[in-house]
Amino acid sequence: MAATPLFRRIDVAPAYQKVADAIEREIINGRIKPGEPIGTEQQLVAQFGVNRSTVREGIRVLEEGGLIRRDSSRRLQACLPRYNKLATRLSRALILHEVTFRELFETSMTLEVASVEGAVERATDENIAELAGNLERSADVVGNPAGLAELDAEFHVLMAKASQNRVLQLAREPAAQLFFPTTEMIVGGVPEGGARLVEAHGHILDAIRRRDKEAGVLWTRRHLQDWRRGFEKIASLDRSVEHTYMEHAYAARQ
Amino acid sequence: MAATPLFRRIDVAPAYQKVADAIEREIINGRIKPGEPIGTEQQLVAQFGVNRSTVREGIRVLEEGGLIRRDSSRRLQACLPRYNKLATRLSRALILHEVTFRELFETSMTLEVASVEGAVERATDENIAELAGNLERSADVVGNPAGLAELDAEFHVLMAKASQNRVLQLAREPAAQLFFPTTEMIVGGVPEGGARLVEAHGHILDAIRRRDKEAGVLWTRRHLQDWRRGFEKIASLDRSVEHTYMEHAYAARQ
DNA sequence: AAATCTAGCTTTGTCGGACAAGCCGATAAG
DNA sequence: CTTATCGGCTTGTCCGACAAAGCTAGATTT
Repeated sequence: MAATPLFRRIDVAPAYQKVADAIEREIINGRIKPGEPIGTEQQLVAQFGVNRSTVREGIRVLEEGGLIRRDSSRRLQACLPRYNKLATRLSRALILHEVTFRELFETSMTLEVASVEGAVERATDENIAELAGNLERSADVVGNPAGLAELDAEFHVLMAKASQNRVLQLAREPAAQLFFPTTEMIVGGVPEGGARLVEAHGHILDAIRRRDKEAGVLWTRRHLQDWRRGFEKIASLDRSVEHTYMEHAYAARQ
Repeated sequence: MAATPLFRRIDVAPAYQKVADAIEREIINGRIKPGEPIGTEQQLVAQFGVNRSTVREGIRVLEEGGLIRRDSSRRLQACLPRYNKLATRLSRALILHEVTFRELFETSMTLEVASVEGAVERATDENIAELAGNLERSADVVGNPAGLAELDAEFHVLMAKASQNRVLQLAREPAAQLFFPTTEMIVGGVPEGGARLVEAHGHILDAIRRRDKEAGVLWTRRHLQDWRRGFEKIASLDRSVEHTYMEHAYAARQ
């Protein structure tokens, strides 16, 4: 249709962006493997032929993207982006978009059920041991909402891990980071809330052990419905996740 | 337990990081609203009392995180992070973690089914019109794998949008960005593949129109199972998503 | 000879200053 | 009233410099 273009599209990107892109490309396509050094700033200056300030701006971009990090001696190296850090950025985005708890709940229900299904199918002995360890510790702090909330979040992370599906692990993380901090308020506000939570976890773990998918899904749903009922005693599901949430997201960031 | 600490923990973070954190905090907790200007670099230099190079490094961090952007005249302003951009980073991470197509497929199945359920429940007339428009265009290019693949990806984005659940929209995006680029290969490799795809979309849209959740889920599952069968003719599901994929992720980035 | 220490080199984080290019608003010209 | 020009401001980039912290290798001690 269109005539053969005489000129190639002119590439107008700031130099720091080009530096970042160049390094990124090498990492993504595998020419630089995670853990391998990138070189010193001085070397990059020499290779790219730009000023050190420019290189440093490019480096900051990649660092924030999780593609490179500085080791103990502050030298640059490629690395595998941690889900957790990226998920924090997403959680932040969700806050700014003022998503509602209903959206959060609905999506978490979907993803947690998927997690438990995967866990029932594929959990290893080690996964089960981790979950059992978590459950045991939970039983110890059943009267302590803050401690229990933390262990609840961990239980669900371990469940996602047991599903052996890393895409699922990643997908659930942003919602979970916003969802689970509420657990503390809810467990504290409902009598027998802590006991019900631990009981549900127990049934879920049991279902995973017996490879009983139906039971696993059933108890996971009940567990989340409990959360929902508890939440609705405090606030409307249609309330949006607010800025005050930020602190939780921040505490979890490091 | 611990004695009251005499000193507060000393905060040893590089200055550029502190600059980024300070601005980030103002945005996240809402004191600076999306669209509002941050100020010029010179002003930030004055406010923070650090060098412009330092400020600029901090700005790069936030820019990459999607929290601030530069308007037409390159002045800084806060903004709402675009899902799309963040999702690209996650897709990148998934590639580096060498996730398998099986993981991708399983998670996408979960999320697309959830999308269609939401869409059946809550799609507006406008959503339906958009989907119908997409379907019409799809019918026109049924013999063109590349064009059809693009419209397929769009169809699923529209479906997620129709679910009115932004958390779900966000959660499905990273997997989708890696999942749907394969459609082109698959549609091209299977006779009648294009026709089956358009047929499935038609049934899904019809189900959304009739608010028939069961049919919507059924046809979504079939649609994805078609993808799976097509993929397995070409390669094993246990193959990991490779670096060559990068190009697609890149093309979609801007 | 092995372990330790110390001095020097390297690298990063930060600073100050500089300049070209692009955008903006104001002013001058038609 | 529109157009053209002119400064001023801002950004992107560059240069050079320096303190602090890490690393290296030679010098010193046991």
